[in-house]
Amino acid sequence: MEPNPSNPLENEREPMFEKHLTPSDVGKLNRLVIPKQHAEKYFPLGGDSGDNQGLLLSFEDESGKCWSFRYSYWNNSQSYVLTKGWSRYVKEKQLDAGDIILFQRHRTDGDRLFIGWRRRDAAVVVAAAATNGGNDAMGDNSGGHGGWSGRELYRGHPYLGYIQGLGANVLKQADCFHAGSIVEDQKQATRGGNSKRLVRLFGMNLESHQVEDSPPSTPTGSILSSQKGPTTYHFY
Amino acid sequence: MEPNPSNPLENEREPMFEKHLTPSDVGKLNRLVIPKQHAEKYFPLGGDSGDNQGLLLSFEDESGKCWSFRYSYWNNSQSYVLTKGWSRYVKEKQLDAGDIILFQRHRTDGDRLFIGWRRRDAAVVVAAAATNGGNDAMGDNSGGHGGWSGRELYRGHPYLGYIQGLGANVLKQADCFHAGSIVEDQKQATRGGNSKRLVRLFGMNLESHQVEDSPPSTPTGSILSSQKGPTTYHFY
DNA sequence: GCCATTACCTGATCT
DNA sequence: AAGATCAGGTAATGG
Repeated sequence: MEPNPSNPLENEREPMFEKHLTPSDVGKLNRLVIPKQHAEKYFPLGGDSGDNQGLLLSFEDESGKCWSFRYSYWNNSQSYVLTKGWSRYVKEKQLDAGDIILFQRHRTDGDRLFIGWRRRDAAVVVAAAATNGGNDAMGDNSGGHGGWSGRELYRGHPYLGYIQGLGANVLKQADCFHAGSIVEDQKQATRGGNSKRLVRLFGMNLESHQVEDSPPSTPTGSILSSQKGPTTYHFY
Repeated sequence: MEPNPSNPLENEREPMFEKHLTPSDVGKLNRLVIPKQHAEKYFPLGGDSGDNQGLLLSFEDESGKCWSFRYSYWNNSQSYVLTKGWSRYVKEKQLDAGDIILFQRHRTDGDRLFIGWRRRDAAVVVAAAATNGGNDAMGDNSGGHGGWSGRELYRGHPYLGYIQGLGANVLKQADCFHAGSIVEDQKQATRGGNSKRLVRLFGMNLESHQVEDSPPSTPTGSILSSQKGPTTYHFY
């Protein structure tokens, strides 16, 4: 969801940082390296936990689901990492290298943490979708949907690889913060009137939830508020 | 330095073992496999260290510099290895497959360890140099010096690859135990009188420090004393 | 044994 | 240019 004064939930969160996921972050190493500057600013370990075994950090995702990760410092590489639990998150969210992981916290209750993500190419896709009032404006030059059996087909695609062959999810979402129940019931006045549109893009029928661009809710701005246009869409 | 009764430093060391380095020993595996017989004889791990994390072994090199290596047992391969620190040593000494690594220890203080090395072809090179009283006896059929930018040019050379493009060292030494400050101030009576010579070898001007062959200083001999002729030269 | 997790380790890159 | 960082590894361990 966009920063929106009418949505109290939005104002309660402030961004901490985001990271472009590396192949290692989503690969078999089962760990996310947290850049030191951010780790030491937001998740201090030294005198905080007392012990050197790290600690458990819990984050809420876009659906309210809670994710706990072991957070620790690796002496040898001098780096901060999320380990246990991280690979499950990567798998559920279908994260790939280049996707972006977002960390937020509650504005007043700093112990309440949020985790989110968006696709590496969300901006490009949404930009196309944003100029697209109806169906089939892009044509159907990507081939049929049914024949795509795996996401690997679209690895390295300059726009988006958004098909997965596994599990119940058929589409990878482009941006988690705009999915889930929190925004489902919102009704907003938009330029186009209805806040939902069907967009046909690269041969896919996509439902877009268009929300007005709003100014940042805080003077300092936020990661989310800086993603005005591109993040106004989510796909099911 | 040669084994020399006048040099008390020599008498303080005894050889433990040596190993011809394999490609893996000097490659990207960043480890040196220590033959089990020698490992268990000289670096016992079992009841010695108590833990199974291996231990840190520190060795002095030919210049007195201390090198610490992690030493441990790999259950998978059932082998003893030096790991952490080893690749730095290989790099600094410019070791290649076929070169020989030497381990010594203090005769009375067995905890004091020494590490050294010699080139696989040291004997060949030095033999050539030893028959070479002056300059240019070998001609200059190797091409000019200035054009050699890296040792890779001489990888696989049957005699010696002794150029490196980095840092202050221009030549790979042929035998570490004969370099360093310890021998610098020694003045010895030699056949030729002056202990230093300029030798031109493969188009290189080399300064040789000629030292008299001396009998081994101990009845058991030593690694060093067994390398009488070929190892009497060192190059800067 | 396989897989997930933890704990090392290192080179390339950046500062 | 020396040090810090971190992406990408390996090895040990536990389940």
